[in-house]
Amino acid sequence: MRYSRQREALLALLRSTTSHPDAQWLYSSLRQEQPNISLGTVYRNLRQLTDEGEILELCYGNTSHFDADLSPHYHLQCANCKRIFDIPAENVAVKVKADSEFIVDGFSIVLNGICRNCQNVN
Amino acid sequence: MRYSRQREALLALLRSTTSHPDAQWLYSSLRQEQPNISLGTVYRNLRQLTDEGEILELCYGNTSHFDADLSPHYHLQCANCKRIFDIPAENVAVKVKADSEFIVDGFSIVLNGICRNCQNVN
DNA sequence: ACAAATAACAGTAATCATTACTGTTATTAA
DNA sequence: TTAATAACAGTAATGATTACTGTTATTTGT
Repeated sequence: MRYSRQREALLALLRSTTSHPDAQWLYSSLRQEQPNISLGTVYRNLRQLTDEGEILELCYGNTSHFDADLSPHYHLQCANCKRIFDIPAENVAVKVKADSEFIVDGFSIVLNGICRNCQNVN
Repeated sequence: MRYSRQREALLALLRSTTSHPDAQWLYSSLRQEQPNISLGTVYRNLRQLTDEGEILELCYGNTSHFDADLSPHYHLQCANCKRIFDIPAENVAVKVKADSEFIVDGFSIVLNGICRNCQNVN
């Protein structure tokens, strides 16, 4: 992967926020510094950085959001404003409920891996 | 919510499978019985049934998938074939790893609820 | 430094999932 | 049975994402 000014700016921007932005937000924000940057470039670099494991892609509400925080943590999404909040891995669920910062009414777990069938195929 | 033949067929179809289909799959499948059913009808009813809590919407890979199984369970998604498998709530993670049905290399948790800010607004 | 090879780019067109709209049909309650 | 209207089929519109094309910038070898 060659160096590019655009990817550098994108990664720096994503590392500077905890708001889990989507491609459009990143694009709009980057244009203020680099007025010619293209939306396709944002998408391409988000894909590359995700593939390289430098950032994480979160699929909430039918659009992808991105997170440069690679430390072990999970996410809380507000049912009303749809914003995504971080919680460190060690105090999931119970503590969150207890301190009433966030009224939790449900959660979902997705485990990622390779199913038995695909273990043989590859 | 009035009765409709289309919604009844949709719900029956979704209850008959464990494959977590998306709107297109459901639409194609329903057309074999009801050749005039519309894709918009499928989407509208999926939304209504989700809102009523009769089915669950799963957002994996930028398209929505649906699940009529309301019992407590989580999901495993294969990184290769992208299929989604069920696991009952009581044997998440550790047991799944142990029996090697599925090689788990990561997982994500999303907690749903209302953030502190929105607790006051509403 | 220089130049050839090519990854990455900007700009735009195309695709795909989902939603909105419009005139018609079917369910329901009086 | 009928009036009110929820739900429908069919189609157009939207929004996120990807693909394409000709140009620019990074890199590697000289």
